[in-house]
Amino acid sequence: MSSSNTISHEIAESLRDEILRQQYRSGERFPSERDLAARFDASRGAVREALSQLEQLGLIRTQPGGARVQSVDSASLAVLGPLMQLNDLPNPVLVDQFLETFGVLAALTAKNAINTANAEQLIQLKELVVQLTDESVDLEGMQPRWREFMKTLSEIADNLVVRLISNDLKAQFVDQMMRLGIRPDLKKSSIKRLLSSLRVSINKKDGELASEAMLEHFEELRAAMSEAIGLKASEIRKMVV
Amino acid sequence: MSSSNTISHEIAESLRDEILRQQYRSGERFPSERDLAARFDASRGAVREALSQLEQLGLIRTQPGGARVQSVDSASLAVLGPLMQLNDLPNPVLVDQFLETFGVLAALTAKNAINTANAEQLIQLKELVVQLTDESVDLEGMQPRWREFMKTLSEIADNLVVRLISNDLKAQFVDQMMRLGIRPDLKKSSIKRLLSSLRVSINKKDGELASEAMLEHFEELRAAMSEAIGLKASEIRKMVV
DNA sequence: CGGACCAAATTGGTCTGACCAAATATAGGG
DNA sequence: CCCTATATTTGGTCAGACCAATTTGGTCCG
Repeated sequence: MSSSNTISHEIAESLRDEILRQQYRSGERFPSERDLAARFDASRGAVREALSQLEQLGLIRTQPGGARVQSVDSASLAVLGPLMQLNDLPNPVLVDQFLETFGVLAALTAKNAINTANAEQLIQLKELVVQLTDESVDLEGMQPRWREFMKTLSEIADNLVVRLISNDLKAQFVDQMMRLGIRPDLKKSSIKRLLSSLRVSINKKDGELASEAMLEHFEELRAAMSEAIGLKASEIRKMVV
Repeated sequence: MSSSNTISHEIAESLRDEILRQQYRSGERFPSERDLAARFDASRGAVREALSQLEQLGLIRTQPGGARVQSVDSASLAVLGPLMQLNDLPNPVLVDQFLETFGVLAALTAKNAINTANAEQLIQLKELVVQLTDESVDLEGMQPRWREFMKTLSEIADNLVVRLISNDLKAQFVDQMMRLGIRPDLKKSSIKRLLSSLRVSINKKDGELASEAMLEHFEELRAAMSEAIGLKASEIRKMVV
């Protein structure tokens, strides 16, 4: 389950989750390195390495005299992944915000990619869209193709800022949803419409059209995802009862 | 000039910049901790703390046997600030991408803020826009008010994802531009138009309108900024000659 | 000559114990 | 009750040591 198998990473992970769970008030003093070393039965060096990671995440600020906890929403974007994996079910509000934000970035990427693509790249995109149209593959199996398509768009658009943002959100999100068995029920007609729009926009080299199609798609995805999470939540509630 | 005054931070900063300057090929072996300790005349512990920060930034990956450099565009968003401050003049392409990306996020924020704001918040926004309309203050002095306005929008929109993204870009950008004396020459009429649109959108509670105005504004800002950087570049070139 | 295999050197991961300087807490005096 | 001087806590750093995993280099065999 854990990321790296080193002690310092385990400590960092553990403390990170505690902070994200709001177990410390913002501004509160963080336990001393010596105390943490005792608690985790580790050396101070290992603890210090963990703390320097937390500091890089913007979760704590250290000073001679004591470290202090920072408010979560002044942290680095890199905490978003862990934040969504805190509980057995991701926070629906957060998921919705994620999709909304990711949607506008995806739309921007699509627009720029299609507007700046050369002839060869347009052919490549067209090919990828054709593969996405293949009806004999189920939603799960389609994921790698979608990722490939988005990756190609991103490479053509060549916007480092968007790419860096995406890195911090990366596969974590989709993977987690898959793992939890949360599958948004997108209507086939909806997907067809998106693919059709993409096809047209590529043919016409009309980035604006692709952007709008992408935005619309993410709107539908948000609704579907919200429903899917609600469904999963009620499932879990039943199991408990 | 440096951030923190601790040795480990200085080492991290130094190595970070070297990687961002592409002084190591991606995938290349990174110098050993013992070598780095000797080079910086520091203890291995200090070096290890620095390396764990670089790892958190996604710039290196460490393993028993040796650390390896990762490609910059697979790093964390937090490298963007340092990336723009590498040279005496920021990379214009990067600045443009930054503004483009930030623009769509700002537009999204404005849309959601105005659409979800309650009566009291609308009044507050209206008040802030009025303050921005004050003609007796120069562009420089207006900055804090703009920041206040954007911050309020962000709080009303209440999208943690966007906020986290903004954290990693934060004041760094504007501050650096100010420090370098790069001042985009936005026409007064352009700003007036933006403020007027914002006023109307607040009155009508029409988020979409605000979003479009914001997008348009950032388009103009991109053009102006590009020009300003070009101007500064030629200035510097003259000084050298 | 090339590939598989083994031993030695290198490297990261961790620990212990120690010292300094800055910040904090505490006790004392006004 | 407030302010100051002192003692304690805390982060920052260093040195030296050990282990386990990886690399490296050389050797042997086909």
